[in-house]
Amino acid sequence: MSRTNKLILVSHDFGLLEHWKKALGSSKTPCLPQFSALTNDELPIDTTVWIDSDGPDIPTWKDPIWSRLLKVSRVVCASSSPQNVVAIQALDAGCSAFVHAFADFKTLKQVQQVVVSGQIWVGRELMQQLLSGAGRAGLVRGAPDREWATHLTSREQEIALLAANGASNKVIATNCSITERTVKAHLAAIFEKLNLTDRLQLALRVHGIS
Amino acid sequence: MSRTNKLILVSHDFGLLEHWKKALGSSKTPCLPQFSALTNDELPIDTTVWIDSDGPDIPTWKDPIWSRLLKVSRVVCASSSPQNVVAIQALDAGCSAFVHAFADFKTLKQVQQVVVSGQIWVGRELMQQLLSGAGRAGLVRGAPDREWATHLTSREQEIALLAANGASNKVIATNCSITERTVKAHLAAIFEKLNLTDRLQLALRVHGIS
DNA sequence: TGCGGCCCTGTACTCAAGGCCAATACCGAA
DNA sequence: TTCGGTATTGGCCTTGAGTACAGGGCCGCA
Repeated sequence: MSRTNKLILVSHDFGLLEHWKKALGSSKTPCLPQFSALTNDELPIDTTVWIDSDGPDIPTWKDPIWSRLLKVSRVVCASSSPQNVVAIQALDAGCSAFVHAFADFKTLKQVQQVVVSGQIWVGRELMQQLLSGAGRAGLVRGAPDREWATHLTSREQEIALLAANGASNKVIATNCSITERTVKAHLAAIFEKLNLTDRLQLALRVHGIS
Repeated sequence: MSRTNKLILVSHDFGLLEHWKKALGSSKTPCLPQFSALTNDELPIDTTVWIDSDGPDIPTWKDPIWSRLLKVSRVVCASSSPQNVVAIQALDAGCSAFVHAFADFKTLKQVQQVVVSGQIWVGRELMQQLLSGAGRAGLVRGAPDREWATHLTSREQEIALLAANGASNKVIATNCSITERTVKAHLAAIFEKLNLTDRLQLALRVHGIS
């Protein structure tokens, strides 16, 4: 190991603790049988805590205990039956990694290295899901899907956006300094071009739903 | 290095090539000054290719050349001025990592290790963006944001979903085998509970917009 | 000069949507 | 058994939304 980092392992499964010890630690690496034991401890700063999320007394990810724990240490969350949903919750809560509990030594070591250097580690499969979702989510700001706007005039786009975000014809009219009648005319043109029937369809289209 | 892996470095910036060589390779590590030189080469399988995406002749990420390249090798994409948008495009295209070109040796080594072991490497900041986007995107199937539904009865949720996806009262009525009048009653209750005025607002709320 | 596209507006009509008041029926909890 | 929540429906009324038909002004292009 490049550095000697403080390490704490938490699991009710003694087999797992052994596995982790062989991969990451030494015989002196502190191990805790349950999560609750951890909270009472005085955690040295700059500690990496490996937690078996399959444990019986793991609190919900919404529990404020996590934010307190994550303030003073890095947390690697592991599970013997990893699920993406759980992984994202854990990482969202602030964990530095989500890994299969019984991953091979090499992987575990790698996770530890990555985490210690301040990065976040995520397995390939989940990583790819996150990436494939990024596009759909419009996460990439500056490149939202504006396909709907391609055949609309700028005025129509303006009005389509307002309507799609819940503005009434009257509001749009005031906003654009035109008559309510004109708004209707523009919307009619928009519906025609996009082959829609009403503003709710428009909203779904503009916001990229179904 | 744990294994001797085939490595090819591609950049028009000789300083960068030196940087990478020191971090990852040996004096014999093959270097190419431009991307186009790479395509003509016979790539040994199981090669890791480090590509400086700031190069002048890097093709678009939509270019099919990438899929061909990625079939036979792993690609690490690097940039001196990394942008999340570009990173996601690169990773979406199939690259195994996106990294700051002049990251420190330790980081570069770590990236190489992670990539060689078949994982995907992403910097902390982008990783966090991907994660925060995951929730909003409803990427985590089975755990989309259904906050709006918490105070609605199951019948109301059913009707709210239909309405939010563009169904008219008549359609909802038929779908649920109830009267149009009853649909209105349910919607009224929904609007009351969620403090909304109409079904378009409901759609925006249900789909997590503004 | 004439044609076509875009922006603006008017009147009039139809209809879906939503608000208001009221009633019946079922069901679990107090 | 009564009470509260839920599901269901009725009638009546108002209004916003969308459509049909019609017209005027501006601008660029052939």
